[in-house]
Amino acid sequence: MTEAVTARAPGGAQAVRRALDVLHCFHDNGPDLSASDLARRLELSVSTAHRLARTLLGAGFLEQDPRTARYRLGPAVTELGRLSYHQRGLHLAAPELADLAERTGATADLALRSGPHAVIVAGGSVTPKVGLRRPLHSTALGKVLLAWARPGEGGPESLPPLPAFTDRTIVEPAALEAELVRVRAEAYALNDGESAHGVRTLAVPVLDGAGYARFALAVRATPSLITAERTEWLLSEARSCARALEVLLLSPAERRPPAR
Amino acid sequence: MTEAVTARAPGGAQAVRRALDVLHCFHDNGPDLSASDLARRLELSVSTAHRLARTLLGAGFLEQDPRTARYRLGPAVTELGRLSYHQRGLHLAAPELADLAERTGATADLALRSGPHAVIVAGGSVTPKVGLRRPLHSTALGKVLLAWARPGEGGPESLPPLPAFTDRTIVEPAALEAELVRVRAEAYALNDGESAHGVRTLAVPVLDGAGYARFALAVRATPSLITAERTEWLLSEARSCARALEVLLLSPAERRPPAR
DNA sequence: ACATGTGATCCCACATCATGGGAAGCGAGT
DNA sequence: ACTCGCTTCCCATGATGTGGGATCACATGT
Repeated sequence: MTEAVTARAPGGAQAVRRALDVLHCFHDNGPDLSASDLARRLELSVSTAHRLARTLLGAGFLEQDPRTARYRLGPAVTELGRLSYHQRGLHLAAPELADLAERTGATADLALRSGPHAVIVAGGSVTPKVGLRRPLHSTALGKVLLAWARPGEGGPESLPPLPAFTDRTIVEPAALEAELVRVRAEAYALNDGESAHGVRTLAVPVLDGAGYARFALAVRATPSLITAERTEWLLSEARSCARALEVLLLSPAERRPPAR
Repeated sequence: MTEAVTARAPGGAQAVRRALDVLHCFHDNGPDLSASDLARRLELSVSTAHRLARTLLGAGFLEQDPRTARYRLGPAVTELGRLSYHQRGLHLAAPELADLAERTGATADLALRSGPHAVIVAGGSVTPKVGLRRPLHSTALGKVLLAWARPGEGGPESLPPLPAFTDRTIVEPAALEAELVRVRAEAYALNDGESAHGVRTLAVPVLDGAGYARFALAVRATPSLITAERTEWLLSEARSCARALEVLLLSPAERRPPAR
């Protein structure tokens, strides 16, 4: 029944999965969510949603507005998030991304994969799109993460819906697979108005020693900035930044050998 | 039996509480944790710890090193952390803190309360102590958060242990209560070698409209930098920064009126 | 090379614990 | 005043999480 983000893993923990789904509910919505909102969104009984919320509240993963009794993400999430952010060394990436953004005049985004989404975890521009979730099939970041996905993460076949955002969005699984072949061959992904009109994005992978993408690095701007003539130069800049990020973000044991 | 961070709230969800305790396990330890480590730390059976870890893994809240099969915090934590970080507006605080650190020559830390700990969520120095958990009774940040605690958060009586870190650490609950009275009266907290020798810290609150501390702002340095003569000036600088943070971090409805 | 120990992973019967319906209490909007 | 929606608590039911144990894999020491 619970058909939320976490679909698999039947053997184990129902309550835990539902509680984590509750946390994932706070992505889309700006305003705080009430217990009834959660129940509706996850197709749970109000009792259950309320009990889960209270448990998360007691552990600090949610906090409650004293006036409205609505919930939002709590201090424990901020705490653990900061911790994992620094454990991944992502604070080291910000200067590199800012540098790349300045050199290219575009917006630089660094994303990692979280289940069926690409999540922008660091950005090199004034517009903080950080924290944003993007679909994998309609973004350059997502195509890169799919093209060099680790076996356990699930390839394109693990993405049932493939919704269309513009008339250019790739909807057919076969077409996506063909596109990924092209991405792997040319070692970059292009998104030309597939998630929104008037936005063109180039993305390259940050690879580990096993040849899988740990992160995706994107350069995003209007089509007038990312022309055919400038593509090669933009790619070389992005790849140089990606190489620098490999050194910054990956431990020596995880890195690939310098020459290739 | 499960006597971890989350102690209360018996009515509701055992499995969920345990799963969240698993996440909290990743605070203290640098290296990754195995399923058995988790079982020992939380006094669970290996079966249960393993099952909880697998569930968290499936939801992206943990990730597993393919070689060692050990766990670490996963992309979903990074993702939600980034989200809540920006929802709280904490990225706006960094420039202010850097400014304060530069003016005073000290380290500036911004912390919020997470259960029985003060958690540094933003810092204004090169040394990133961000993500660090500090006890409430032996730090200036913690005393501030305790002195202006919201009723639901639990005052000093909710802190059972009070361990001593140096010979100056306040251990007696009565002495802590007296110290908090002083903190409230003088509107700042001082930590003079109570958590570690050779470190002196001043902290002031970032108050909301209801008069409770949403954050604590600390200026931390060696005793030679925080002398009696410089204290007043340092406090005025810190309070000015705290006032600025009130505007940056709190929505107009949460803020207190400008004049007081 | 063999022995030994630690840990990961899976299975299964038991009963504990989560579940959802229901009802009381509250506040706001019509 | 009435009603609607929401939060919160209670409770009987049985689905679901629990932990012991068995198995397999790996690494370490002799």
